Amino acid sequence: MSGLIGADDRPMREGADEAAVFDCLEPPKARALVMAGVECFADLGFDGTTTRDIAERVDLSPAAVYVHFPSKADLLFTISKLGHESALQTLEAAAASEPPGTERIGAMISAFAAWHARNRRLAKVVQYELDAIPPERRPELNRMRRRFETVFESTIEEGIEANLLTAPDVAGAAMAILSLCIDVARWYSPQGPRSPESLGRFYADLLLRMLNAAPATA
Amino acid sequence: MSGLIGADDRPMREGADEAAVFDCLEPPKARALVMAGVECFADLGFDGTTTRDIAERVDLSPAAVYVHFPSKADLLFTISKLGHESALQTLEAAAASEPPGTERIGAMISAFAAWHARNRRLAKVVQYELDAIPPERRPELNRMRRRFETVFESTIEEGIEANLLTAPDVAGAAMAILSLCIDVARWYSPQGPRSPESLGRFYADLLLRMLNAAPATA
DNA sequence: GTCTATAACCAGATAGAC
DNA sequence: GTCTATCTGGTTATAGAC
Repeated sequence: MSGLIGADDRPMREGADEAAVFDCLEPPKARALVMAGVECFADLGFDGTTTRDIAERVDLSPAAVYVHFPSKADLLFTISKLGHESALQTLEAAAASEPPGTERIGAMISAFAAWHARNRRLAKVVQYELDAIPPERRPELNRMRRRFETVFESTIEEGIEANLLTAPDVAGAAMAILSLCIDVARWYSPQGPRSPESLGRFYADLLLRMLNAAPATA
Repeated sequence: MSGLIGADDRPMREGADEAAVFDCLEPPKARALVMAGVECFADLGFDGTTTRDIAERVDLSPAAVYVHFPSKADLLFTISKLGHESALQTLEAAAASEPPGTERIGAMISAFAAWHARNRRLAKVVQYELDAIPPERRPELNRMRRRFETVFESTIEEGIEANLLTAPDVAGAAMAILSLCIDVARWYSPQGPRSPESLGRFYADLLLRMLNAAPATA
């Protein structure tokens, strides 16, 4: 059961956006297994999920998992890597879409927070299942995670040099921004009052106050 | 192995502060099992922890766990309840220690963030293992969690009425403050540059900017 | 209250037919 | 590539001696 019941009792495909992240995956059954893995790992945790849980969701036998992935942990890595790439692309696209200063940092906060809301389950796997990644594959993810930080840091630095932002500690402020956006994956529910976009705008407004800038006018 | 190696190679008891939370527990072996449970659940997750892991840490057989707790999930509930109570007491004590307005909300942020850093492992269990709590015992915890929110909300409201704070959305601002403090449990390391108290002060400063107040002078 | 031993079950992963 | 069947080892929890 992956759907949610909408107000009109029609099941809504909540994972529709997450699906796009995995478009590049072939063959289709591997993609289906990955998408089932996202839902299971997010809802039950990596250790709470069995290969049978994943296989059942796509009407395959447990053995079929091992045709496409060498192990459960390797399936998790595939999910986590594509998830990290998607988040990073979203963040860097937002950075590139606006001129340096208030607009750029606002767009980044907004996009990064909204990504965690829109891709709630994927984000939960990305942010909370790092410990289950096979150790030899962790450096690849850690490099991408370090880029989350440096992109925020350098944009804040830029804004300070242009006299548009202030922060007592650039690395600390970047870390706090990142932290607030990441925690969205823990609590966000599509049943709540805010859409992912609305949450993104709200967080950008709040955090721009923190960075001593005038609230965004958008 | 619960110790960390200090700069001078002496093992430091990192869990010393967490121990105080469980002082009320009797008999001593039950307390020892709870403390071992905190470390295991935080480091391996509830599903990743076996009753053997817990028992081995205190040199007991797996069966000894069931003399003191009816199940592994019930041991988790005991931990989570005492953890919630400790966090709530810390928050309410901070609220009571300062006059309404900037000082009070600053003290609350500082204390709540520092609690999550100081009691890192306990906080991880409290904030990330709610799904493994037996369903019939969840309402008790949810009542306490709701109080986290209302205490922050009413304090912000107070500050706004006194013209000391501003916020576009009180519930949203309270939620963001809570969220940032909770996420400390995910990333904080005692090896990092900031002590729990220093982190608390830093977060209070950042968030008071967000609430449109002058930075705390403390 | 603690132990050893074990029941009853479930996990990840593989073998080999189709 | 997918299945059924199964291996091997680990899981929670209990039984009964001390």
